[in-house]
Amino acid sequence: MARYSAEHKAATRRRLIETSGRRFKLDGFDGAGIATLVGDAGLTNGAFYGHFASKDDLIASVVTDQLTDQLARVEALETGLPSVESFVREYLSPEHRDDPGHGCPSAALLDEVPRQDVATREAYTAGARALIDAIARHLLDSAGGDHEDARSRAIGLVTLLVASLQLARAVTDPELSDRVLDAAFENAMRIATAPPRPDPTQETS
Amino acid sequence: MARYSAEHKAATRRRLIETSGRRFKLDGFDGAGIATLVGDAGLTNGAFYGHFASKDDLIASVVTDQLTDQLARVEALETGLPSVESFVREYLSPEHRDDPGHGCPSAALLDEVPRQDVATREAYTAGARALIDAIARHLLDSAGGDHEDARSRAIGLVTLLVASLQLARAVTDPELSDRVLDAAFENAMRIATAPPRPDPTQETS
DNA sequence: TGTACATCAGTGAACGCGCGTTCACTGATGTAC
DNA sequence: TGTACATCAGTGAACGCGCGTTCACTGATGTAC
Repeated sequence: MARYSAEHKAATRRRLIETSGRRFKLDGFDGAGIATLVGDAGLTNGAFYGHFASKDDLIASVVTDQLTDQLARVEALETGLPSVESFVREYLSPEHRDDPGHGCPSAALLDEVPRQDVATREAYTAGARALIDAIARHLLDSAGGDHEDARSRAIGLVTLLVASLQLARAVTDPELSDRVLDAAFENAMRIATAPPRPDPTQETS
Repeated sequence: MARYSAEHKAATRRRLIETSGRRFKLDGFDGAGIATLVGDAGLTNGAFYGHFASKDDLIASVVTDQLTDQLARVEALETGLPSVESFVREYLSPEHRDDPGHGCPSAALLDEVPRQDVATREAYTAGARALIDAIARHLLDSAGGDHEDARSRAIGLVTLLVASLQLARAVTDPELSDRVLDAAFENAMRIATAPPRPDPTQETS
């Protein structure tokens, strides 16, 4: 009954989602057109609508995929502060700053998310929540403290990293850009290691 | 020789820059078209090119104007930690979150800046640098420490605030959104008040 | 003070272009016999 | 094993539309006399 193998179409869809992720992070949701998006995947215009109902549908799928990726990267981290520290260092590296296409989707697209379809915003919400929880778990394991405090720090870490990369990418002065990355690292460590705000310190071994 | 008063044309240009600022913050640089932009200022299409060479030229002018505004707001603050604290509280208020058009340009547009003309990126760079220096001066006055440390904290505060607002606007769950604002406040205070990283505390009276 | 004129900010129709989307089609492949 | 056929992923031209930009013009106003 079926012409191609069962996986063929699904593989093309995968490819479209991945190449579109890269393209959106480089050019923005508005800046990337269908012709370019399918071209990146080695297809022509018409093929698009065999895979997605609309550009907005693709955007929602891309956001889900990108945040799933991000979550997997965080969940792969080993337990302990040094592991969090090296993740932060890698995130704030010049290599990450200079390669948005392969980098963090939030750094490249966050301020465009509020202007997207509700499906996209919900996909982003679910992804961000999972990411925050995963980071909170890491902080709880490595620094102790109570659960809500860890969650607060996790949110702080995520936002600090995201906007630092955005700022480092926006400025034209390379020296200032490097300074922003350095400052972000210092402040990330302040957030990760500062004593809990309301209660006295409380370590887990 | 001149038909209208000397200020007439300049006033129209001003108006265009201000209404466009609002529009760009709502719809993004790509999302707002010339027809809408001039319409917001009560004009029609053709009037635009009497004031700006191109849309990119307008964008650069808007970015300069928006960051100048932001700087003025920070420089108007009184000296002392309570003043910084109340600025942060206002920045992270639900009112600011829910009114991007009248709010912080970085929260609304930062990740689109790297994709703009060099003139726009340079305007943004100059504005961001001035803003960071102004905040650093406030921190130095209120918490002491050395100059580079204050600058580092200032960068951290700016980035933390910007991405927190972006995240609070992106998520569809109002509870999570509020949680993000609360966490940002806690972490902003951690950054503003944590002891200096390398040296022991060193207060100015 | 009243009239004619020159100025020029703003008008609005039109330009080519690329957008998102549609659709009649092509042609490589798995299946039936 | 070899041939005819049905399937359907992908093609590519075309659609209406809104984009940024241009341009011939209009008409309210300040100035000259």
